[in-house]
Amino acid sequence: MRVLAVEDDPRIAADLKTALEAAGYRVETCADGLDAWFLGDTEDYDLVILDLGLPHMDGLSVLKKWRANGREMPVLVLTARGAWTERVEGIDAGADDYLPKPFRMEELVARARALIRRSAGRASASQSVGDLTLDTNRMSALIGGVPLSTTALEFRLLSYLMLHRDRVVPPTELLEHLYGDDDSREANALEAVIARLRRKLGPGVIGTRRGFGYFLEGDAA
Amino acid sequence: MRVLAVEDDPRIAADLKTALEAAGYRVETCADGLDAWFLGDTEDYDLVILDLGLPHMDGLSVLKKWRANGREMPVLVLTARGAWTERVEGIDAGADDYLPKPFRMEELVARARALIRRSAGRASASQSVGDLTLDTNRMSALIGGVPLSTTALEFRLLSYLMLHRDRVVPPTELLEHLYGDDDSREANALEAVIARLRRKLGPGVIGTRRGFGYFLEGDAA
DNA sequence: CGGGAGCTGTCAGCGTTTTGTCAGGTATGT
DNA sequence: ACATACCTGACAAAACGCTGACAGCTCCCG
Repeated sequence: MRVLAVEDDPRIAADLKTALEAAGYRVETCADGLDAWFLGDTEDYDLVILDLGLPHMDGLSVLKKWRANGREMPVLVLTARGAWTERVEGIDAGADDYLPKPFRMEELVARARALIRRSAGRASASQSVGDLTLDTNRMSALIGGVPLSTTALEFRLLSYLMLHRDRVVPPTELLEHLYGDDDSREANALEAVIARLRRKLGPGVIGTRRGFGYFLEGDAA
Repeated sequence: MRVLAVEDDPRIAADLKTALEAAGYRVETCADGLDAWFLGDTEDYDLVILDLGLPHMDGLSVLKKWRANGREMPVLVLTARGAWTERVEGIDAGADDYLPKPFRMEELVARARALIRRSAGRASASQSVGDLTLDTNRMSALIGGVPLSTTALEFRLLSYLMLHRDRVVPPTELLEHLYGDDDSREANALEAVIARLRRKLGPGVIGTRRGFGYFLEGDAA
């Protein structure tokens, strides 16, 4: 999945890129209105995240031009807080959703996912590896077809492993994903979560590669 | 696209006509409640803009009569400033949007366009999940076939959950939807609404996924 | 104009669930 | 066999969400 993030504040842009990549998307960023317009017009994205205040051409104009050209990818607009007119103009210009700044990254990712899925037309949001199935929309997990109750933290851990099912994920990376970088946690916290999960899941789901990290078993053992 | 503007102040009516025609719509105006009712009942409009204070029959009554007759065109109601009850009654009577007077013409046009666009892609009026049925036109809720009286806020919450019934909706998103971004609310306000709703609905309707958000139960448990 | 009713946000406190930490234990690789 | 990496169960703190009471507000009705 390819995402274009148009945002001229370099810090926010970097955060966007990080968060969306963590969510498994391929992300390109762009800080200029004209560039954005060109990119959106010529490349195929599954989603565009569009800030309104941009150099050379403002976001709304960019969006309108895209739509006028028949470009129909979903666009999530970032609006200034409380600026309701912006939202109205946004709808009018063809935006699919908005998010007022400032926003929490998790929420942005959630919306992004929703938009992508909607546009994909009914593509189910669930993925499986071996006996394990995750539905990131319902935030529910199935193990061998049986519903499994997981806590938020556990579920996020599983999702992350699912997302990167093709490789072994190092503990440091998991820690960072689960807790942001505010780490004041002992490294052991992660092990505790894994242990609790394994008790629920049974054996043969979460594998360990000693010295490297964790992975989901059963994909292509 | 055909628009009916019902407004008894000739100056505002003229402005409406001008603005909407500039936006590319075919506009008919009408200054009388009874005439409006007749027109809306017999002609096919893509949008009606409806002032509430009208001679011979007030706007709300007109709207209710239309809806009772199964007329489902989108209606944008013009309300007096700050008259919150009017807005509630408006929604209740089947309005799709409202605009407090005085308003800027650009905003009216933007909303009008949004409504027309939305109506182009809208499905049926009533939807169900489990025991809960919502009729968005009449703003009525049924629980197990029994009518349920909900407040405007409660109903909006339910509608939003219904709209996104395929996923778990995070509290932040609900807050934003319910209150716009004027937030000076405590996060707890949402919980209060949920609690009140649950008391009315009984158990097994609104579910919580701790750490993620709320959802309507019974869809495909 | 005043009382009353309905709606809704705030607050404080509660119970539950979640989760980090600790103190050992067990496996693994060299 | 030894050190290191990882696992586990128990515990306590913290987070989270729920609830009931209350007060402010608006609107309605006399």
